[in-house]
Amino acid sequence: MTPASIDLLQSILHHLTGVLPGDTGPLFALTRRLHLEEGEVYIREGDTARKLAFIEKGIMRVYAIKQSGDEATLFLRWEEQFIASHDTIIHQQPARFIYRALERVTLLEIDYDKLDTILREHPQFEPLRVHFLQRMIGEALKVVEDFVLLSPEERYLQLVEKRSDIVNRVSDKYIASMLGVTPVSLSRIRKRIYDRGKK
Amino acid sequence: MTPASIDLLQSILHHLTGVLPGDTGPLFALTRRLHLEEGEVYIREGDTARKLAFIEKGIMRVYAIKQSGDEATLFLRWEEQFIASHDTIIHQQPARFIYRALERVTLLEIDYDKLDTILREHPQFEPLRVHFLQRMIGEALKVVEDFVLLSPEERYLQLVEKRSDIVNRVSDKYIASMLGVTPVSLSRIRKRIYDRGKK
DNA sequence: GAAGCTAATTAACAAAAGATAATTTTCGCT
DNA sequence: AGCGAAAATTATCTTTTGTTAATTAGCTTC
Repeated sequence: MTPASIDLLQSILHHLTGVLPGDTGPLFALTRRLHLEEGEVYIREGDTARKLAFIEKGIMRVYAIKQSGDEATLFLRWEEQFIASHDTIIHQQPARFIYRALERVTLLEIDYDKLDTILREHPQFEPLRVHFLQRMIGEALKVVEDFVLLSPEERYLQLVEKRSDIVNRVSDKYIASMLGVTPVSLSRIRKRIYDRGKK
Repeated sequence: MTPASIDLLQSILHHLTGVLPGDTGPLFALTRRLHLEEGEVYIREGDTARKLAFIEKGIMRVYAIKQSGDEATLFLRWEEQFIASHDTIIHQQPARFIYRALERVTLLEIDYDKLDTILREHPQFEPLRVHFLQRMIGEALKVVEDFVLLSPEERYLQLVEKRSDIVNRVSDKYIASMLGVTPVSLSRIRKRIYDRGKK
């Protein structure tokens, strides 16, 4: 039985190009399904493997360890997003960040270099890559936009509004970090919002 | 005579794929060179044209007009970077931002939909698109990384260190905005750095 | 249900940033 | 050179955030 995430990717591809699900064999032949336990590390600092994964289920946390020793969460990735070390894939350098599962996670993984080969042999699949690269640019630019245009409080409110499911599944300290503030400050922001609410 | 920017793009393409400069006709046939005067707008709010441009010379500013009426500069783009409204190209919606030349600017422009057609007919050029999409992801993620990991002062210092040429060519108020602080605050940051320097 | 661990909140103070306005500097232009 | 506008700095005051530490809340496990 075809898993839902492959269905999804096939349907995106079909929508983009007209390629029928039945003809996507070469593309999905090299993917493998991977399960991570809660807390399990997927990519560690220094890794050089150029792997790309589609998140079927669960939330991943991408973080750095600062000189001071404590962690800083750069961003979270969740269902239907791709996750990959941009250091290894884009910059051809060892990963500087750690990619760890916050929950039990299911990934659909592929080796990026193999994917590259497949796409050269089968250019009809290329729009799928372009689609996801563009989506990742859009997502990253949205974060930049929010950092420039919104206050920490506004960024938090927006996140709660748009992804309350994620906020509820993740520790505040990780949310705080990706919003660019300390956990203490996020706690005060939450209090301010609450106090204002009861006026 | 072939302009330097086409040379550059051809050489990147050759490096990526082995395609010879002489065989890039279909790709560059649809490009056109465009000159903007200082202060001239390239894309305005509400525009829907899906155009993509390579900056040969000059600096572009991408900014929004807030409800309050004043402007917020999201980022700057300069030589050898691509500029495009991600709203129109990625999100298929009218541009929310304004793209304006800060200096006299020379662009190498192409219609993104036409480019798309060309790339379907000539898949051998596709790696060039992938290269630039990846580069844009890398650039955007770097900004996100800096917002999370660095203080405004550290972001400013890093910018001065890496792109003092850009800092010197652009008003501080635009630099401040893209760093996520007010011009007044940037002025204080500069003063702190200076005072520390003379100990 | 108590112990133990982590996350979240609160407190207290210092540092930084926002807002507004006044002042100085810079820069383009005639 | 000198005028005028815009940019940058400075000043003042308010708000927010960072830092550190103490306290409370929430969970897991025995």
